[in-house]
Amino acid sequence: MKSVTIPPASVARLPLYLYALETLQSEGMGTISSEILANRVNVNAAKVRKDLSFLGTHGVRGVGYDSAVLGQEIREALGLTRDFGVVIVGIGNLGAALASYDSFGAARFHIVGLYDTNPEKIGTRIGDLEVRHLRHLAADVAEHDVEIGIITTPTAVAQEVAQQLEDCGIRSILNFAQTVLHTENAAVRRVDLSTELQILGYYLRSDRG
Amino acid sequence: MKSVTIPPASVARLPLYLYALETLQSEGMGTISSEILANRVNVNAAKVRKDLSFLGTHGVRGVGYDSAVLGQEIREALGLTRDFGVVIVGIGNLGAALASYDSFGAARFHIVGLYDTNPEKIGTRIGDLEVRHLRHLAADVAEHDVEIGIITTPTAVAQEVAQQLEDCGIRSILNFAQTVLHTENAAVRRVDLSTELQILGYYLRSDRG
DNA sequence: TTCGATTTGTGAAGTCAGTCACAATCCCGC
DNA sequence: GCGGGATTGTGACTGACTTCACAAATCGAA
Ligand SMILES: NC(=O)c1ccc[n+]([C@@H]2O[C@H](COP(=O)([O-])OP(=O)(O)OC[C@H]3O[C@@H](n4cnc5c(N)ncnc54)[C@H](O)[C@@H]3O)[C@@H](O)[C@H]2O)c1
Ligand SMILES: NC(=O)c1ccc[n+]([C@@H]2O[C@H](COP(=O)([O-])OP(=O)(O)OC[C@H]3O[C@@H](n4cnc5c(N)ncnc54)[C@H](O)[C@@H]3O)[C@@H](O)[C@H]2O)c1
Repeated sequence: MKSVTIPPASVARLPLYLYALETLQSEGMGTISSEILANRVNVNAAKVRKDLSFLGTHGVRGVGYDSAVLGQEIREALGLTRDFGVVIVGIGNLGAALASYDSFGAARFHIVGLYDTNPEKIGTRIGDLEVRHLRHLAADVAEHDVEIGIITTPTAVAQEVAQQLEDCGIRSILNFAQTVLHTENAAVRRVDLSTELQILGYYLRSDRG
Repeated sequence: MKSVTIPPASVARLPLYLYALETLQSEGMGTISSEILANRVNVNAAKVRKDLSFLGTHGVRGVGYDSAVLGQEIREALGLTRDFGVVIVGIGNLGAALASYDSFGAARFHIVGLYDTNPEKIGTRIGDLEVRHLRHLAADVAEHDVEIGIITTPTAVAQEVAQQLEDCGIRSILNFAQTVLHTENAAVRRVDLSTELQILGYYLRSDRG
C-alpha cells in the first residue's frame, strides 16, 4: 500500500473526482482528460493533474486517464476498498433522515447502530435497525467493527457524546451539532447548516457593496 | 457600512466565533480574550485576533473584547442584521428534516417555501408550511423576498433545480446533493455527507500506515 | 516513419493562509 | 500618576495551496 501522504486540500477533492468519474463512466467515457474532469468539478485542470499525481497515477500523455483505472486508484487512496461500520447518535429529525438514507457513496459505509436516550425513541425502528439506548454503545461498538460515529444530538450534549464515542475507540466523528468538538485523537469533520447559511449571508451582503 | 473584503478563510470562521461568543455571553462573560475564544473554536489565538481585525473591531489591550459589542460586529459583518427568506426544494427525508428545524442560527433565516414535484408530497404540511409544486417557485420568489435556496432533491435533478433557482433571481444556494453545481452568478455552498465520510475514510486508512 | 495535434507531469512562480513575536496600550492598585 | 501584569494589533516570516507554462510523451494519419 503506497502510502504517500496527500495534502488535505487534495484529499477533500478526491471524492468529487470520484463521483464525476463514475458519472462520466456511466455515460460511456472510457478515457477522460484532466480538462473534462476539471470542468465537472469546477476547478483548474492543472490542479486536477497535480491532485492525481499524488496518487502515483499514470495517465497517458496525449490521451488522458482510463476512467476505470483512475476510479480504482482514487478508491484505494481513500481506503474505499473495504467497508466501514457507522453509528448514529441522536435519532431526531436529522438523525432519522440520515438513518433512512441507504446509499452512502456506493455502499462502503454501513449504518450498524442507532442510539438515543429518549425513552420514546428507544425501540422504534428505521429500516431494519432498532434505536437502542446510548448505554449499549460501548458494548455494541466492541462487538461489531464500528469506526465512524455521526453525532446528531442537540448541541448541548454533543461534546459529551463525542467523549463517549472516543472512549469506545471510535476515531472518526462526523458532527452535525453547532459546536466545535474537542477530541484527543479522533478526527472530526463538522457539517453545520447554520454556519453555511451565515457564510452565504456574508456573500449576499457584499453583493450590494 | 465599512465593507472591507474579508478573506474567505476568515469568513468561514466568523460563525464559529459568533456561536462561541453567544455561549460565553450566556455564561456571564462580559469580556473575552482572544485566547479563550481560540480555545473554544480550536484555533490559534493570533488567528482569532487577525480575523477579528478584518472587522475593524477594537478590542481593548490588556482586557479583551466586549462580548456584546464583538457579537454585534460579527453579525454586521455577516449581514445578520436583517432577515433572509429561504426556500427548500425536494421535500424528501432530508428536506423534511431541514424544514422542521426551526432555529436556524438565531432566527435570521426564515423558511418561507417548500417545493417538490411528486404529487404525493404536494399539499402535505410541515409546521405551518404547505409543500407546493415547483412550478409555483418563480411566482412565490417574486412575491416574497427570497434570497437563499436549499436543494435536497435527488442528485440527478439538482443542476436543473439550481438553474431554476437562478432564473428566479436567487443568488445563494446551499446544495445537499452529491454533485458540483454550475451556476452563472449564484454563490453555492455544498454540504455532502458521502463526501465527508469518504474524507474520514482516508484518515482512518492512514492511521494504520 | 515522420508530423502535428493532444494531453500529461511537474518545476517555478505566485497567491493566500497561518504563526510568531513583540511593541503599543490599557487597567488597576497604590 | 506610576508600575506591573495582561492582552491586543500587526509586521514579518513560514508554509500550504494554486496556477502557469512548457518539455516530454503518445497517438493517428499520411
Ligand atoms: N434538523 C436540522 O435541519 C438541523 C440543521 C442544522 C443543524 N442541526 C443540528 O443537528 C442536531 C440535531 O438536530 P435535530 O433537528 O435532529 O434535533 P432533534 O431534537 O430532532 O433530535 C435530537 C435527538 O437527540 C436525542 N438526544 C438528546 N440527548 C441525547 C444524548 N445525550 N444521547 C443521545 N441522544 C440524545 C434526542 O432524544 C433527539 O431524538 C442539533 O444539534 C442541531 O443543531 C439540525
Ligand atoms: N438523506 C440523507 O441522509 C442524505 C445524505 C447525504 C446526501 N443526501 C442527498 O440529499 C438529497 C436528498 O436526499 P433524500 O434522502 O432526502 O432523498 P429523497 O428521495 O427522500 O427526497 C428527494 C425529494 O425530491 C423530490 N424531487 C424529485 N425531483 C424533483 C424535482 N425535479 N424538483 C423538486 N423536487 C424533486 C422527490 O419527490 C423527493 O421528495 C439527495 O441528493 C441525496 O444524495 C441525502
